[in-house]
Amino acid sequence: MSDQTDQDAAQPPEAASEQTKYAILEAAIKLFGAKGFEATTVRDLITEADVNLAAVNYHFGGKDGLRMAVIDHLATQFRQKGPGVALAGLDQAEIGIMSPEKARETLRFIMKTSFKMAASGGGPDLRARYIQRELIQGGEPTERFFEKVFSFQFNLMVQLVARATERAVDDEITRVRAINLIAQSVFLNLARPLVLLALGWDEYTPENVDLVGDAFWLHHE
Amino acid sequence: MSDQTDQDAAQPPEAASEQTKYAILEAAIKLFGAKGFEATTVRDLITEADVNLAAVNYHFGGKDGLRMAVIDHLATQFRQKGPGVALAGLDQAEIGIMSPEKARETLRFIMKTSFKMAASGGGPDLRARYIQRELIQGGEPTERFFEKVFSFQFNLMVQLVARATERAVDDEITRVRAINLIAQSVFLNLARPLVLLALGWDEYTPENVDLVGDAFWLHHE
DNA sequence: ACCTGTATCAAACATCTGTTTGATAGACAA
DNA sequence: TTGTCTATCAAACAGATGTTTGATACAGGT
Repeated sequence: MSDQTDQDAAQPPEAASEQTKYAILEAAIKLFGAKGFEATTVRDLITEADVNLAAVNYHFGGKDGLRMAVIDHLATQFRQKGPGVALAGLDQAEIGIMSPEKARETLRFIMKTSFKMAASGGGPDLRARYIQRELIQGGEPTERFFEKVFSFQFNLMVQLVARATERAVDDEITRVRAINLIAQSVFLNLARPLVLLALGWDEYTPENVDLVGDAFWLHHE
Repeated sequence: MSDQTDQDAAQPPEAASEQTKYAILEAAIKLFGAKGFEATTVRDLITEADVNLAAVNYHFGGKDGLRMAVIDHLATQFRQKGPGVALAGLDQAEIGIMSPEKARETLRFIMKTSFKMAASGGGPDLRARYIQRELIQGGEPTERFFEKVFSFQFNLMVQLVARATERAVDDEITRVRAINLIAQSVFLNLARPLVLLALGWDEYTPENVDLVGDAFWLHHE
């Protein structure tokens, strides 16, 4: 059995057995994100992680157990250094007294920052890519991630949108608009192959990323 | 015997062998859209289509051949009765002389209509869902669909956005904004499990669909 | 009649899949 | 030492997967 070092999963652990678990988790994020859960075999995983075939079942109880462990692993990473709202360092009290202009400015900063984090840095952000895959799929992984991570950040977005558009926070249009903001950032990463084709780009260069930051739909009516 | 059951389909099959191919294609759209390509087995397909196991390989050369055939099948359906831009019955000459207000109005109508087509009508639109899955994946299917269907409609969207925002059609921001419009409609369908959780909805009722139509980000700066 | 190409069918094939097994080595304590 | 618990390893397992095979039936042309 393993001890309780699950709280801190940000950097590689010290104990040998924890290193094995960590290597498998990182390999899973990479391969699940790139090829999808179903298309990734356990033998792909153990080759990438350079561990024994039985390690996945020994440490995580099976491929499905690994899937859930990856969700939790990513959830802690996102809690510590999540994209978007968390970066702005806001709390609800601050948002409540924001001017619409300031709220829009904050939203655009959040959108830019979160997109930049996902898009830049060489290849695709496989962490974000895997999360987005799971969120699309539905079922237990989606609910698990929604509760653990998304719910909190989404509510902050809703409050910012409410200030930005001068509408009530419990207005359903406000909530849909918050989603439609997230949708723009997520889609540009998730459907990257199509987007690059449509824009005639080879990849997301720093110049392209800056340009996208100015193109989000985010105005007052 | 069973020729009036597929009233919404593009073309009913005539010859017996064509009926087999057609049944497999429809089953593939349904299962690939619901579970994904990798997670769908050939035996799932032939059970759904009620044909023999060897039929997939005989008619399509294998599971991968079927994947490409499905892309082409959907491409023809989209050409005949595509969502969004095609419905508006526009051509480039009309768009060129539109006022910004009229262009925005047209865009919102297109967004509403295409979202409504995908979201309403009982369960999820598995055709759209499969297409969106493939577009995310990248590779040959993405390029195939981009060339055959998406490219044309996307260019019309770009021209409408250019008029709506009074920017040039070859401005890259214009093109990104067109994508960010599509992103909103697509994401609401693709990430439906997450969206429903976030909004506290059980499903997309007609009321919900109408509400979403008013919540798209689509304004002038 | 005969021949030919097409389509369907049950069965089998070779491989891949996730999982389990039993052996083995190291760490730590009595 | 001995015993026990943990982790890793190679090997094997049972089932699923995509594909192929060979037989069969049917339709149209000669």
